[in-house]
Amino acid sequence: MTLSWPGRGTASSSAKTPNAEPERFATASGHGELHFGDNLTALASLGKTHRGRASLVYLDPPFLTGRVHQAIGRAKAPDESGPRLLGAARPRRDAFDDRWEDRGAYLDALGSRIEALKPLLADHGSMVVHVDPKTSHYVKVLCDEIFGEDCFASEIVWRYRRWPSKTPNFQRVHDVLLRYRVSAKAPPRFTTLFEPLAASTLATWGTGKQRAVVEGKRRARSSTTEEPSQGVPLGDVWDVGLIAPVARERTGYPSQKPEALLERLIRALTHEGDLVVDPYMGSGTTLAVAARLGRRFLGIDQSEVALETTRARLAAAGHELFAADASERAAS
Amino acid sequence: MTLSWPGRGTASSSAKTPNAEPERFATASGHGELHFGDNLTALASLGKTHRGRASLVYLDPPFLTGRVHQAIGRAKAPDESGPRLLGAARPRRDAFDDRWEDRGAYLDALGSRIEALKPLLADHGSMVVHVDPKTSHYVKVLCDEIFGEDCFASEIVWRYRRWPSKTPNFQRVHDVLLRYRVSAKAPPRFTTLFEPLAASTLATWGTGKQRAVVEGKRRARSSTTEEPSQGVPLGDVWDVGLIAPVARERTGYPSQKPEALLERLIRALTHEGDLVVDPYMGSGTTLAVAARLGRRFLGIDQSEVALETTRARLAAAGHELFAADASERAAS
DNA sequence: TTGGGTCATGAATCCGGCA
DNA sequence: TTGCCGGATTCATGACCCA
Repeated sequence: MTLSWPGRGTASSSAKTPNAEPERFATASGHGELHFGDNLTALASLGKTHRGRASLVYLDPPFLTGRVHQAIGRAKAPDESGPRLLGAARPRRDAFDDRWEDRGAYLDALGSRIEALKPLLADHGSMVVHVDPKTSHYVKVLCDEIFGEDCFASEIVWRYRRWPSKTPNFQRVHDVLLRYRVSAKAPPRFTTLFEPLAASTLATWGTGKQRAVVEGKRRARSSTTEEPSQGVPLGDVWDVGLIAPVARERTGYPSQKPEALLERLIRALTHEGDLVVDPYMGSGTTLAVAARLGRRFLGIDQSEVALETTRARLAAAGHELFAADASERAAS
Repeated sequence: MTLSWPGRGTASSSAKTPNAEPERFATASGHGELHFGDNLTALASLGKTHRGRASLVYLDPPFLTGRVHQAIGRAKAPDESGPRLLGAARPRRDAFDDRWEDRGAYLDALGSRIEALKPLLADHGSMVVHVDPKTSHYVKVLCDEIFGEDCFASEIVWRYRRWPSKTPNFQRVHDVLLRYRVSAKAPPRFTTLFEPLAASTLATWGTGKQRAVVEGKRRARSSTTEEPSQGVPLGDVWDVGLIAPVARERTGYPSQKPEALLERLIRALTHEGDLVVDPYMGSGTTLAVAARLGRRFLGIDQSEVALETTRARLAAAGHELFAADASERAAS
């Protein structure tokens, strides 16, 4: 089953930004890389050098909003020098451009990136695309074509709370993450995570593990055991807060995702030492979490603001640039 | 943008079941009707008699599971006579057949029903399709074609809790409800419902409404007002429990949905006296809730088990059959 | 002139981490 | 602890433009 749109597949990809040598950072797990440039160009060459090496590809592409999104400078400089800037006084810079001719052009661009990402994944690996509920459906149909529907693993719903607005509709308070496996046959890499038990369960059963008691052929009743329950296996609806406006984690980069969200994905879908790839790096949340959890990382972005933000973030976490040529680029 | 599949639009609809006179029930809001037969056939004639009359169409079609679903008899007869039946001893009857040649055939069938439903809706009305996260994406693309993307209103996520299973994946714990408006211009019928404030908000702000204080050109701070907050406007992720295995509400009909879920939809999207239509009636949950809330209703199903279940449910709620011909049918 | 569409701006008012 | 601060919001409003 395919999606059709006028001009499908005819879009020419134009790499508008230079593609330099990657910058390499020393981390607990070895090293991670930052690539500057159009991700499609970068992926074309990574397809040769990194085939089958990644356990997780996470991508957070633009959501087809039709706008240019801006990064907002921090209220105070990192070294606490200078005045505290508030409101409109905080400097703004264009971070990424999310304007498209139409949805067809958007899907063409995204689809070709996803196709280029697939070869990077190991047999046990998975890809997670982060989208909103307006685009998710089209992206799912596109990915079903690329990976095969058998490889669709989960629609994860990220539920958050935010300020209310007056609208004659149910407020939108969720994003969607689509997960695909590369292979429907290879045993997947998956570590079950647990959530606290529901309040009603705690009241009825306490914290002991429940066990069904079988009499004859049917389940007679349940009972609790002494063994403490680890909680409920994590479901596909995640309650994770947005990054608070004053949170230390906030970089000012638009569309920044909470570290807690990425931590769940990386813990569940990769082991220590595995490679995590993010072709829409942005503020570098995926990389920062991967580094903290001892995973290797590879990030790509064509926005200079994104590179600067990520470099600063990794440096602040103690990961040092170690390639000479990259150090020079960063210093320039 | 369109979905293409081999043989799209060539499927011939064959009404396999007779289409009798509707059965009419007296309710608080006037009356409601039950139609027995293929819903496509029924909708073809309703399109002439009921054009523009419905405020809400809710449909809970089969989810493309590839199986025949069975109704399970209750453990005890309604009059409490006879033995209490347990486990495999409870009688089973086929309720509906969810086997399809392929997804194309499924979408063809569903799409033609949705097209036939649209004319029943008033300008302020909306349609809600209940699907699962495997089919939702295809159904959304289909509905975008039928209603236009501008009319897409919400992807509602119904989140429930259930017995955990051991699978190397995030447990599926949600269904998806897609809401469309008939007209992007007509003022929609919508009553905002409220949820309790988040625990953190209550702790910080109490139950008073917050208000931003603007000094000069920028927002200086927030403060609480005397006016009590009604809570947060209901979002698009709903935590509603599954029907417990022992709940009074449970009829034994497969795929039965909780009344609490329908109550939210009906309260938000209709007024008293409005007409609610459900072309995949099943156990009659939509009708039961509509009747309880003083809305008129119209249900269609081709399964005799569904009709029996719904009749019994409406009768138990005190709504009486009043059409002579229908009474005869029901008695036979 | 008037009527319609498009675009920038302001208002409404939870949420959560930090000082 | 108490108070702060602004956000991948969303709608109403008003300015502006063109036929």
